[in-house]
Amino acid sequence: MAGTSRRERLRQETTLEIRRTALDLLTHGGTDALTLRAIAREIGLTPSALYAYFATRDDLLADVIDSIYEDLADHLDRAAATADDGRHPVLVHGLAYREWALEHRAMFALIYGDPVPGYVRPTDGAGRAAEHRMCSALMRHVIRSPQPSGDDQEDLTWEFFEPTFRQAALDLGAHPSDAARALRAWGRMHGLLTLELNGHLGQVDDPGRLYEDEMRELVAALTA
Amino acid sequence: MAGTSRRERLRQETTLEIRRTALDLLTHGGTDALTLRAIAREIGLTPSALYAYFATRDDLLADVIDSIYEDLADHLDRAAATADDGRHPVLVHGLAYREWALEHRAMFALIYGDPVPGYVRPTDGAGRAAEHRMCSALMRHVIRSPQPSGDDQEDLTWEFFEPTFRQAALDLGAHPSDAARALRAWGRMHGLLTLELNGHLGQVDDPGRLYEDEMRELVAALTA
DNA sequence: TGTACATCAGTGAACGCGCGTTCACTGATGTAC
DNA sequence: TGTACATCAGTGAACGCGCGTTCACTGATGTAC
Repeated sequence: MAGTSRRERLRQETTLEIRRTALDLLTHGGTDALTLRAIAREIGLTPSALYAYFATRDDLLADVIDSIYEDLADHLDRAAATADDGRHPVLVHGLAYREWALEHRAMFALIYGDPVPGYVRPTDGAGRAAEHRMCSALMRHVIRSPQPSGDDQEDLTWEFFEPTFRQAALDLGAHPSDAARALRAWGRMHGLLTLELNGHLGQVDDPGRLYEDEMRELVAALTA
Repeated sequence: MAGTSRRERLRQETTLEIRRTALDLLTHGGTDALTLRAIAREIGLTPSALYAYFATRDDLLADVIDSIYEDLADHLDRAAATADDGRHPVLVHGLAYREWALEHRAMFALIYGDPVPGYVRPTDGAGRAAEHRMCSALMRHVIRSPQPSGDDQEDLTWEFFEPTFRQAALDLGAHPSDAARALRAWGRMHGLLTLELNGHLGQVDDPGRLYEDEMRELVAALTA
């Protein structure tokens, strides 16, 4: 069985070790510490050795970024599956989002912070799939809520949305305003969180309290 | 009059030119283009010449960052002063915030994006003052709105807030929940905006529409 | 089972690059008498 | 008004640094007969 030759197994293990080391450097030293040479140094390899596994620095970066998206999406899925208390799924999602970000600051910054110069986000791949998963989950939670009457988005049509996203929303049985509400809910989570992460909420003793209040108001609006 | 000797005048002019050039490089090449050597190159000076004006790269950066904060705060003030139609000041503030960010992407990223490695935000100075101005403005707009009843932040006390911010809020005659609401409103603006700026709202045709709907819902909640 | 060849992970030296910062210096501008 | 000295913006060469990437190579592992 050529599929699991000793060489291939070693190759997979080393590839994994590279990724693991990259994530480790990122976590402990920030984006700037994430360099080919540092990874090689950490593993005990020559910098040039890495070129047997990745054609270029950006290819390695793409792999790392994909794995980060997947980790976050997995975390959110797990949170949703675990929460069997009465908390609204959007609240659960929001709290899990912040929780993961605080525990993986550098990773969060890498995927949602300033774009890495020179790196172009691929339009497909594991990272995109994971992001799609998160968006869909949030949309599902938002559809479940009854639609508020007197909606100011009543003229929103499906034209407004990018085809792939549109299809995913349709598959979930969503209304255009559901799709918009999902994205806006995401924005609401994202805002306070990034302000906190980047040190702009020093006016407050406990940004978590602020965030939780915001999530509760969001849920209240969704279920009104 | 030693205060305006030829030397001093030239010195001020050159200092200004350095700042202007730095902002220009930032605008057209992103944070990575903002280097001592690039600035010197652009002005037509030797890199070492800049050390007559700034003791270190980070000192120069601090100057640039301060001027960016001031520019944003000025823009928001101007928007508030200009808007004499019936739009709610929070809506005006929110739209002006996004407008400025879109027109000054790199500058916005420098002050609100990932912290620059090695640069420590000073606890006072022009930048802090400008940021304080923006926060206070938003709080003023939020106080004016009648307080929603059934508030879920009723147990918020002033203890929750950092002393300087607390004093500013008190001077404005605010309630603790006003202060919290101001910060949360800021978060609501910030979230969708940074998602858009960093390319995470590709699902949607016109992120501006999404943003405006969000602002209108925010205003609706404030005036409910 | 043994031998000849192909594969390929990893080495080590070198490349060119741009960065922030230092240092001894020059020469024009400002100041004191 | 002229002369002697002080100030200080700016030069130019050099420093050490770490980066991504290349290239010819070695030597162990895998493959075919």
